[in-house]
Amino acid sequence: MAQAAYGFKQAGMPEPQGKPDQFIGFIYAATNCAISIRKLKEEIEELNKRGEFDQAREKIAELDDWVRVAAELREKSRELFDTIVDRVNEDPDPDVSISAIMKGYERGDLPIVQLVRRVCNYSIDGFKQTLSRVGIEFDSWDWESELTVWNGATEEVIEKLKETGFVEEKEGTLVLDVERAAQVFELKKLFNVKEDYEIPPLTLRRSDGTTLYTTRDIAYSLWKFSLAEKVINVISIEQRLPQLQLRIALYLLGKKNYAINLIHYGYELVHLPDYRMSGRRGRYVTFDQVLGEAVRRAYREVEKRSPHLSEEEKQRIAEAVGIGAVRYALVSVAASKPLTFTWDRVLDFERNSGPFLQYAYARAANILAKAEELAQSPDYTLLESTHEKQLILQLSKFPETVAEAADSLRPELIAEYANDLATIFNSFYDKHPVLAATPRELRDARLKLVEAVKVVMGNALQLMGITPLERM
RNA sequence: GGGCCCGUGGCCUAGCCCGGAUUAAGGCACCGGCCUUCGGAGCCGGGAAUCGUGGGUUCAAAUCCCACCGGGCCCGCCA
Repeated sequence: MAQAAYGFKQAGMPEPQGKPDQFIGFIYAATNCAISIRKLKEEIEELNKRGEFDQAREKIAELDDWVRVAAELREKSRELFDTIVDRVNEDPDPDVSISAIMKGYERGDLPIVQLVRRVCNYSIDGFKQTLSRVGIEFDSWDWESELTVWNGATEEVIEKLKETGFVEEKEGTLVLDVERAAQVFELKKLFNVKEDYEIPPLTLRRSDGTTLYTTRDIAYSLWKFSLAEKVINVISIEQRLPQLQLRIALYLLGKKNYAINLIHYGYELVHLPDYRMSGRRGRYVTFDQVLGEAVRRAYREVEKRSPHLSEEEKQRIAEAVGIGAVRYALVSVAASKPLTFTWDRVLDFERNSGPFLQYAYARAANILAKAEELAQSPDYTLLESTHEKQLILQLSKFPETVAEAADSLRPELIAEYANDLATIFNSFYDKHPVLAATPRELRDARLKLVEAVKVVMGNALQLMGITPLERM
């Protein structure tokens, strides 16, 4: 964040053009690029002077890559990119400037706080825009700095950790000897770590006096546990080690139950087929792009299948279908699996997809809408066919499926369940007429069955954040 | 160098933790059927898999153990 704030300042604190988070993302990448190129050039010069040509060659390869990145970024916004590069190169030492921002922010220097907050808010506003489009909102937002730094909580954590005797001073930094702590308290088996794995140390404080993310996270976690008995951190799997170090730190602070009840729900990242996504390089597909493309494709389908609907209605349905497709694609694979992104895979509208489920729901809804009279005298003993029995059985499994999904933190189980339900319902739909069924008692029993499907499917969809549609 | 995760038909995914009722299950793609009945984003059927490789444990291994190969990630005074 400090680097983005630095770049924003160097760029002259411009008003964002376009979506604010993407604007900041661009500034961040451009700044990073400018700094990296400058550093690499200096390093190469130094290596050449010292005659270490092999190492210089490696750096040159890195430099080449960054030069390509620069060209890509410049393509996107030439003026802004050039300004950032020029200003970064005029700066005697960008690292010092960035460090000054971090220091000032932790101290609470008003102009710096205002700068950083402004940049943060641009990003957050953009995230909120995107997330609200897919129906995600948060109950509360915190400024971590308020809860951990400015109120002294992080400093208190550092002091208490010092008292444990596992903190050492090294070249002006404070370092927690996680390995020794784990050995002394026999924590490796508690946290499922192999005995012979040496846990790397954790730097708590930089030599310039500022704290690191994981250190603040210790204080932040203590705060979270003041509100809850179980904390599930949904963070990338890359942060496995820091999360382990965090738990050990909590243990050292005498909070054994916190350490145990802190769960790291690690998710894998989404990859692109050709190259690595990298925020620092500005190489990524944004979620907004994915949603936009999904909704466009959905619109084409809606127009093809339901041309009679009003324009407004078509738009509304396309939005729900496109977003449903994306949400299903993401929720239906285990989070711990890396996902290689291709449009075809994510925007599949056939079986085993969000729209497939929405379609089954719409079919059930349609039958119910066409039933002029409600089911008054159902005789359930008449539901004798295989399809009907399978459907009843599948419906009965819903509660236990939801419970298991929740207990084991596996939302993909709901997706699998809903897909099975839709498949069975479609077979039933194909073989057994509902409204035209005779006698009346059978018609009513089937109508009740369809109603149950609609209710359960609707609930399953909503659990996955997919909008059920009466028509599509 | 050390550690963690993954490797299932052409492609994607489930099953693996807690070995047996699986003839290894779905989807995409491919091939062939189904438009007289509630919307075909559907239904019915078909071909296609040495479950990365090699050992081991077991009456029994996709599942447990070991080694190796291939891919990803982590080991920062980044977050």
